[in-house]
Amino acid sequence: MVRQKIEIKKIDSVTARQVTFSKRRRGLFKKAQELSTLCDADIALFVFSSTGKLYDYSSSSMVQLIQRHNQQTQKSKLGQQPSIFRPGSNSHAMLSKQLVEMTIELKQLMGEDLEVLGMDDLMKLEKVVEGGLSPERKKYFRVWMARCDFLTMQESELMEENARLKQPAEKFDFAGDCVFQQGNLAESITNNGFIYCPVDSDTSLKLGYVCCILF
Amino acid sequence: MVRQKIEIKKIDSVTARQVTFSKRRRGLFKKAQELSTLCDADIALFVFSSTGKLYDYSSSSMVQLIQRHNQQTQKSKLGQQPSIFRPGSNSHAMLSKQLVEMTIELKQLMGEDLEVLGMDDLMKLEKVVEGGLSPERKKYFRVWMARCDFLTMQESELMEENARLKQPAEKFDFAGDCVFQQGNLAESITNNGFIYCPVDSDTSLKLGYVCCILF
DNA sequence: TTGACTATTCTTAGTTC
DNA sequence: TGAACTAAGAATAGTCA
Repeated sequence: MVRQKIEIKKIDSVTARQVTFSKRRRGLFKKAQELSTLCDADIALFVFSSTGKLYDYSSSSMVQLIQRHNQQTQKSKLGQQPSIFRPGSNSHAMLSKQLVEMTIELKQLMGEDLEVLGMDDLMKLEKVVEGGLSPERKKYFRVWMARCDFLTMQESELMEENARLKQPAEKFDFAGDCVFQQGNLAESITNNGFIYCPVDSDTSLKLGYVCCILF
Repeated sequence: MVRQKIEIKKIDSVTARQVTFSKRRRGLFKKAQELSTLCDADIALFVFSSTGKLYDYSSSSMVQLIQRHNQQTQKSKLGQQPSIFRPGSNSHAMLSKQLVEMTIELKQLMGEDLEVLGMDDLMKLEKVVEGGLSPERKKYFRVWMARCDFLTMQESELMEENARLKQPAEKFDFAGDCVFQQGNLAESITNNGFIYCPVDSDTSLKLGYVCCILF
């Protein structure tokens, strides 16, 4: 049959659609590669077929390209004021909720930068702020940090006061005891002060030390 | 001049490269759109020119497509055990560091899901866990939640104890006082109990209420 | 930079195996 | 599915405006 000009609309026949997808997808990826090579451009391309399968191409690191894309497009979001941090609530649920909210905001603010830099302490975080961030981002970051300070300072002040009030501290042997029952928390504690959380039938995860509850 | 077959390598002439970039870029975006329409595929494409300018296309929400891509490619990271949470340190810096670390881990775990779901409390977070997550993700999430519980419970217990020890609470008029000096924290407080943080010469941001320090 | 204008090359719809 | 074929479109290198 003679080839016809086709209309650009969803192909009805499932098989014809799959064949066309396969052919045109290859064509698209080839064109992307050629453009990248010819013009020294960085390109990221991902395609999900109607069945959900992923095909992707990137001229350099996909992760980096996505970050770069996020940074160039999220500027518009930064004009917003961060939501109000609400101290003074001491319920488990409220504190968890605040942590989740701040997590989301930090994520929105920094994109994926933290992950990439292998950030392992606050000093490095502050370097990021002084370094590559735009003025708006710095301003927003400063606000976020202030609120973060507020949360952590509140906690540390409480702990200091507590420690003061309860001195002198007593030492207990918690080995084998069940320390917490709430939530998903650790049910067992070893005699050298470690807390373990059972994950499944044959593994436990070390959660931390008991020193915090010995004040 | 007669058209020649071209070799796929970087075009030397800057002007020729720019012209080709412009032409082929359009061709590529058109092909991407056509493939998306014809075959009902979701496509995200972004191109950075050699001068750094971004051109992008996505058949549906770019954010969602990037998330979907992240989810399909980050599975391999989830086998790792989360790093140990270290309670018992009460310095400002240590607490900030822990919050940052947990933020990073939550981000790695959930991808961008939280943002998309408009998550606004812990109940919804738990629904996510019960819902679409794979078994590995659920396991990892459970560990993360346990550690999160540990941090928040530690805080809430301290606060409860504190409140008990200091009862009955006194009420003060903090208006105009400087409450905290450390970090980036709020320097001014209004007479209706709000704390403000100066951001620059002409704006302040409301950080929260003073109720937390009235215990 | 941005449009046109070809002559060519490239892509692919329709088909067969 | 996938590969091969082929003629009809589509894209585009080179050029000029």
